[in-house]
Amino acid sequence: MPKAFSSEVATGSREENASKKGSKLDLFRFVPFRLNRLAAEVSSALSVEYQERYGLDIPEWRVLATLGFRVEPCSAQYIAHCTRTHKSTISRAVTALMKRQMVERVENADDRREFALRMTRKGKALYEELIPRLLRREQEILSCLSAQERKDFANLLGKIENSLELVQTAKDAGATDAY
Amino acid sequence: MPKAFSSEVATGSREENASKKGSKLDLFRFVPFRLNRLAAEVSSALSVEYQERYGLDIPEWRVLATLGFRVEPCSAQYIAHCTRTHKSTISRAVTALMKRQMVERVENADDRREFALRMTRKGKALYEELIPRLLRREQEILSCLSAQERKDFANLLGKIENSLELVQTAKDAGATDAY
DNA sequence: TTTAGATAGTTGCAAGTGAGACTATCATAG
DNA sequence: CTATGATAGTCTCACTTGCAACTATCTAAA
Repeated sequence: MPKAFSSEVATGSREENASKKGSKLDLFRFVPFRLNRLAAEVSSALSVEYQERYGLDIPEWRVLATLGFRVEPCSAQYIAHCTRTHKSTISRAVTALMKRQMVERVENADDRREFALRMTRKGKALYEELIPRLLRREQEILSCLSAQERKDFANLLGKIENSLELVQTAKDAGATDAY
Repeated sequence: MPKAFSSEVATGSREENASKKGSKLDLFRFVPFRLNRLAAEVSSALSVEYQERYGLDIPEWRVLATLGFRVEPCSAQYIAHCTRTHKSTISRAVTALMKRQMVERVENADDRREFALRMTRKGKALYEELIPRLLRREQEILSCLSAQERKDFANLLGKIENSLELVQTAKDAGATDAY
């Protein structure tokens, strides 16, 4: 290995935290960066399941997850809103899932602009097969935490989500296009 | 508003959690989804600062953040590794930053494949101006948590990061291309 | 009824990004 | 010295996705 500057990583050069003028920022202690990195890593860990195994991408998986959890069928817009995914992304995901006959849609007589989406038998089968795998993965990822710590983590996430108004309420539902 | 199925969101239809066959998955309790959503939201909140105000995108900001925190100059590869960003992305960010004269690079006599990157005076000025804004934003986002809760949250994040080996050690540094 | 504005969903376009090929350079073994 | 393999950085390609325009439909008000 060449005697270069790339040898010491992350741990190196951390002493001089407060510089002469202005404050420095340690990327590794910066929560936004950490969240991004962690989310990317967790996603990639899960994608092994739904992507490689079942050929689903994230938006498609979100559509199935929403349809699978709800009892009533729902619209694409609904899925877009409550998963906070852009409606065009959801639209493409639904199209793909319909092509694969995982999802079907029926016209809504009351409002012919929107469609009721629901999983087909085939889609339900895939869903039933996929869910336990994903839950297992989630548990694996969280296995480094104790039961209490997992609870705490979920609570803390919830507080931040609430403060950022990430959690949809019934009132917000069909509110606006630009959520 | 049309009397459609899109009225009740997130709170609705949550009763039937355990279905007849197989378990359901509540997307809103599923940590991977929550992390993704939260990270996206936090990123977008911060992008107001570095993007709209200073015309930086995330990779460019990561380059500056890494260069600004370290005392020694470092290589593009180093930044790619410890920020877990693809080397081609970092390469493009460095190119853009050099065009704007925020960053300069000097050849490394010991290894002429790599370059030492460091911020210019102009880059440092931008960095000094940006950091306090970002730290303020981070505090705003975390302001819904008490001091103790912030600590706990950081600790829990750390545990998960460690278990996923997200935190680079000196040993991993120049290890492989496919991190 | 007519008109203006809002909404559901689709699509074209452009920007960003990862994968992987490619060049140049370095290290090591023979 | 030479050959092989690894590494730093760049570049092309393909894919994804957000944005915004567009169509069709609905609501509400004049």
